[in-house]
Amino acid sequence: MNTTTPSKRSDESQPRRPGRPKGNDSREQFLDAAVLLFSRQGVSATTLAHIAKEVGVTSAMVHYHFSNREQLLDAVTTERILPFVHALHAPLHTDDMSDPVAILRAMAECLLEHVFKHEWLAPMWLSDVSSGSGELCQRIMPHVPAARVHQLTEAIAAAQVRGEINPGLQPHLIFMSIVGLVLLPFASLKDCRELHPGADFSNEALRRHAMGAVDNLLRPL
Amino acid sequence: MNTTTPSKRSDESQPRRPGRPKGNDSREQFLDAAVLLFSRQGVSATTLAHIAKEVGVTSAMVHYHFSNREQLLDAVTTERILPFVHALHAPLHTDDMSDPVAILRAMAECLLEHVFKHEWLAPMWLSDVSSGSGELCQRIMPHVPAARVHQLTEAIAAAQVRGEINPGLQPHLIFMSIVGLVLLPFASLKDCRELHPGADFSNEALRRHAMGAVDNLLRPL
Amino acid sequence: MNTTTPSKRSDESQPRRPGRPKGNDSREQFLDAAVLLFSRQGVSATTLAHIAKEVGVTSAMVHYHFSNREQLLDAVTTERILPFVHALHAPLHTDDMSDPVAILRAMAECLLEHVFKHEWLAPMWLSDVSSGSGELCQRIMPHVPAARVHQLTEAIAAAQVRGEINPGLQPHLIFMSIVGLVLLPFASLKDCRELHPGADFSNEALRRHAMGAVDNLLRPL
Amino acid sequence: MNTTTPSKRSDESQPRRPGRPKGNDSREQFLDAAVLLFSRQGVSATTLAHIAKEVGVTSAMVHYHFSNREQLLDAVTTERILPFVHALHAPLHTDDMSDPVAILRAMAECLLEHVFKHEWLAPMWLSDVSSGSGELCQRIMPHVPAARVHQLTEAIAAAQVRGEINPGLQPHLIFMSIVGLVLLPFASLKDCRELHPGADFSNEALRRHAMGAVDNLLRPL
DNA sequence: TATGAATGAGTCTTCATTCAT
DNA sequence: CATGAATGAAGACTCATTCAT
Repeated sequence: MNTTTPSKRSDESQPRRPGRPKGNDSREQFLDAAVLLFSRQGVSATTLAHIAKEVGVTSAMVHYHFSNREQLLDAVTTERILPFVHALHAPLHTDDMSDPVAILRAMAECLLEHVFKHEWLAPMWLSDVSSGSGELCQRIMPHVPAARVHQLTEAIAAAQVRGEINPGLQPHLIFMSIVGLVLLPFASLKDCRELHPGADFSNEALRRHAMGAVDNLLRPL
Repeated sequence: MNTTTPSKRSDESQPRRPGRPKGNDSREQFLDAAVLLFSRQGVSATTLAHIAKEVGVTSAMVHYHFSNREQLLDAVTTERILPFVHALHAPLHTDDMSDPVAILRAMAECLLEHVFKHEWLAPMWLSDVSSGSGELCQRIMPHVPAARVHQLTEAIAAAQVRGEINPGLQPHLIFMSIVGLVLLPFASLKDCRELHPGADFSNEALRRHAMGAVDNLLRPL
Repeated sequence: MNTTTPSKRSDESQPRRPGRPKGNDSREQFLDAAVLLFSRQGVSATTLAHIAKEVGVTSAMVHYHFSNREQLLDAVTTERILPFVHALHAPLHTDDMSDPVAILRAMAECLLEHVFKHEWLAPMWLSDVSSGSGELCQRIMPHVPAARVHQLTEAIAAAQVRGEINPGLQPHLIFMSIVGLVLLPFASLKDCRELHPGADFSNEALRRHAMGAVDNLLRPL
Repeated sequence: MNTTTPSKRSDESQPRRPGRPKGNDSREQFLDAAVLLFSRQGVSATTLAHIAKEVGVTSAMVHYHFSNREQLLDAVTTERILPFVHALHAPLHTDDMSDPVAILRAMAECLLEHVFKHEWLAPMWLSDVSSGSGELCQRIMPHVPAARVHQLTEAIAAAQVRGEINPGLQPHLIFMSIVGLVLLPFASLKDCRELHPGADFSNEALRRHAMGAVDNLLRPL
């Protein structure tokens, strides 16, 4: 598991192969800076020089480490986004799809968990998936387990027939709606805070809201 | 009114008059091209040359009409997005906020209506609002009637107390969640179609899904 | 005949299509500067900025006129070198190859004529053809009339049998040897002058030498 | 002696001693790679990284061995090209210049010999000498024995008067013409082979052609 | 010896912008 | 209105070079 969490303290049982100790760390720094800026300015508005400056080096260094922009985006995808994508779809890798509500709840909870841990995730994800040909999106899509998603869709339809899920929803749109429902408040947090200065935007409030919304959304009549 | 065209005098009695057709029309063409490309590639990835080419003229013409990029974005905001923003918030301009569910439904329906009419709206809006300091977003925010939004938020809280709205939701997050819920399927339509090749993505299906979701979301336990 | 000679004075019978009068001229200026610098520094050592500076503009202008380096090289090839290449091979476009000596002499004379008129030709040509994968050479080769060259080679062999050409030479190498024989003194003129300060390097001397050498080279025993 | 290696002391009794093999050998490897790439791509198009990669090390190693690009070119000149230049001019170091034809033949034979042994020589030499201010050429010229060359030129003129050499040639251009005559087929071998697919480009054929051409060129009427 | 990290300058290219026509 | 020519600044990328290890 090539973890991406920044909280990487004492649990380094294996001393991380001496030989290129700094090497890996500076790579991580670039990826950190990249996702941060991507979430702040969008992918296409973020130049390599921006990333370099954030890290405190020359833009030539970015090329030294990633060869070119494309491969930097590859690395961001592989090392920062895919772990999340895989985790998000983990609940789908089960033989028992008889309880799609549970699966969708699990996915929403995973979404929340990652979004809490990585502030950059929601804005970057939403803005990229929304801008037609997202530079990252096209790298991510191939890793979405289409077959499993289809199975979930069918399980949802079946659950609707059984009266376990609101029949007014389109099975193949439910997941995206949940993503939007959960992420948009995070992605627009800055504007939200501006609009509602005193309001409670704590993680706890956001989680309660999101999970409540998901439960309610699916709940049958 | 931060007009930029040199020739735009008092004769604006009717929204668009035949008689001096070309003048205004080419302006419209640029705005059309702009929103189209913004929705396809994102705002910051769209150059003035792109827009000019789409219209079939030189990028110098874009400057002739809008003076500079900033003012083009101003024009896009004012002439394309603000009408939608105003329409969206129209249901708020009432003295009677006693039925927030009806207001939220009306807003969702307005959202849907515009998104159907203007394909570019959902991707452009979501991608811009998500990328932290959206170039358009910062022009739009001042036009959001903050006071009215607050009243709605309070009305929602009151309705929750009265048992008319699901109490698990945070009043100040509900609107954004609805926006995400409704728009994300549109904004990611391309990817959705890829993932669910045979599925029904007709306007009717999308509307039923969206309105069903909103109703369900708000419905009390 | 899209002439490339700089001597373009009174013979402009057709007023050169008004509409883009300067346009074409500045293109010519770039091509002039390009071949000049290519001959002085070699192709790969000549940057677009060098060419721009020689003309007195920004390197961005070179892109404005030629889109990119590749297309600049294409233009140099098409508009400056190919006319020469075609002229050089013109003597081959005859049905009567019975006198290859005359043809080779004609080619050598053509070589001389162009080299006199265009100082840049010999150095640029030789240095490019010599450096393995000449950037220009690969654009030129497709325009060499291979079939005609083969016919010439065979005609040379036949003439050798008839005792009209020195039999010690390899028919397929003769042309290249003549090119080397004629051009190298021009290509290395600077060094030659340094080495023989007082010597006569006038065009007349060079022509007599070159043609004498060609005649002598071919002359049978 | 502009030595650049830090470890190069007095123990240079023999040109290459086994005992400290790696040290000198890797230097040789760099020079080998350099001349190879120079002949393939031209001098100015060959980067230190190219050379390093060819050898299988980092470009930093090239600096370790040669300090900088200039000194690498110095080393290539001194250790690879000058031996050839000296050999080429060896026939001039005689008191008896009464037979310039023999001397020129000897020089041509030397040329051939080296060109056969070192494939890189002809392309590199010609392309460099042709491009006005050849980076290598300017290092080589000082080592050309000008006085001896002048004597040869005068001896040629005298031989022409005596009827031993074709009087149509310019004495001071003869040598360059011979170089062009002999080298160009080698330097453009790739293109020649393309143009004459089946032809004989064996060393033997090339030698016969070259020596035949030289003899014929000089032969009086 | 040899490498990896780092840089400043330079190359090719694009972009927003200006201006004369 | 519309274009073509022109530019300065910036973006991606390369290169020679340096230096600590």
